Amino acid sequence: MDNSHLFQFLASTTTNTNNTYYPFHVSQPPSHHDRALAAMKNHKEAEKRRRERINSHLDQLRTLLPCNSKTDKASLLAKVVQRVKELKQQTSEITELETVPSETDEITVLSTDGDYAGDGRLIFKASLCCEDRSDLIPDLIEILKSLHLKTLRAEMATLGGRTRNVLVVAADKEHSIESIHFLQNSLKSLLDRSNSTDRSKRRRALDRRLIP
Amino acid sequence: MDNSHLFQFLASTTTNTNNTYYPFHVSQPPSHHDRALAAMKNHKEAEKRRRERINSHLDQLRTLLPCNSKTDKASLLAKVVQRVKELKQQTSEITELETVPSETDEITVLSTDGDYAGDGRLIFKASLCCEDRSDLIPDLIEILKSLHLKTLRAEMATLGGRTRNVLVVAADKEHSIESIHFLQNSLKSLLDRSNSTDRSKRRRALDRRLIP
DNA sequence: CAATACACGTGAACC
DNA sequence: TGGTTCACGTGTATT
Repeated sequence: MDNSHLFQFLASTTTNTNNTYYPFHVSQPPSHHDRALAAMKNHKEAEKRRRERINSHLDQLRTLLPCNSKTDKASLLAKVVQRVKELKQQTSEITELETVPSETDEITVLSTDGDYAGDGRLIFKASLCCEDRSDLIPDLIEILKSLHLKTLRAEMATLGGRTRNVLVVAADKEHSIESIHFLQNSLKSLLDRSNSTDRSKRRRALDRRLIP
Repeated sequence: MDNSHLFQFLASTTTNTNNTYYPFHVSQPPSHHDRALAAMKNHKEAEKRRRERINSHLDQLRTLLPCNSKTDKASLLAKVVQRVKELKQQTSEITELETVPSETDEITVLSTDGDYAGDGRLIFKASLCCEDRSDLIPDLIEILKSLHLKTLRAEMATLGGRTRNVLVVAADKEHSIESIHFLQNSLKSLLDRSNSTDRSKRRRALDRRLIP
């Protein structure tokens, strides 16, 4: 088969940057027109790629959030903003508990607004700051167990022989109010017990090391 | 100046739905042209509002994420996707800790992939399951302090005299690998210490109550 | 038909 | 100058 005609055609459509080595009737120097056209094509395609890049990320977000694939961009982004805010606050709440013990004895039982567990339980935060003793934690656990409180999270720190324990606990919604009061009273008696007993025996190497 | 010709022309191009109440030379009923023009204007403005809505959400995301106001849309959305994934995993990891103690002694130190703290620290999870004793927690704290590990989260549960402690700790990125090994060894020795000492003395009312 | 949402190509601005 | 990003107006489909 003879492809010479096709050859000629292809050669004539090429834009040549250096036509020294080619007969003029084969290579056409790039006209302003051609260059503008090529630039336009590039521009067009680049813009398309950019759009696709953005949309692919939006699609990823669609899979990450509780929403179907047919929610419009604006609503999707609104959900994203909301979700990021939520997650940020959630993690900061969890990691930013203040556990550095103070010099004064303290008891706080705070009911957090909102049902974070999502399953009919009320969650609140209890903080106890007092002199450290080795039986404090087990006593605390005993109190929580007797009040049927589930410990979702516990954080503790000791410094200079003093300790602070921050607990995030969940109570059945029906008994949440009474549980809070019971817990407050129990912690109070726990604190009294700590102060009435001899502490020097319970001081340990760790605590002494931590004294500045 | 006489505009009668122009008037005539305009009037002739209008399609009038109801010109009974208006002298034809004063009020111009909406022409196809006019209506199309108004539609175009509406369309144009609506599209502009849509763009502004989307961009305002993007700006909100810019303030929420660690990035300046001059990052382009695609990169911004990429960061958002990454951040949402991180936060999702982080919260699920934190809330889904398994703390029910088992009958066999266990030590696990898992390095989570990724820097969840976002500030050059590596976070990993340590779990210790063994017989309960009152000094266990203080000993644990001592170990963490000596290894310069910051406890982001601690969870514990006792059942039938046995206890499980799950810790989420952060280490400086430079020493994270060594810290993991040191922590494993320290926990191992802690477990040996527990088993070699007399436990009956440490058993307490709480534990006995919990035995089925 | 009007309202809405999207993709597209283009002009402008910025390295 | 070319590569990249943005805003804009428009064509088109879905409701």
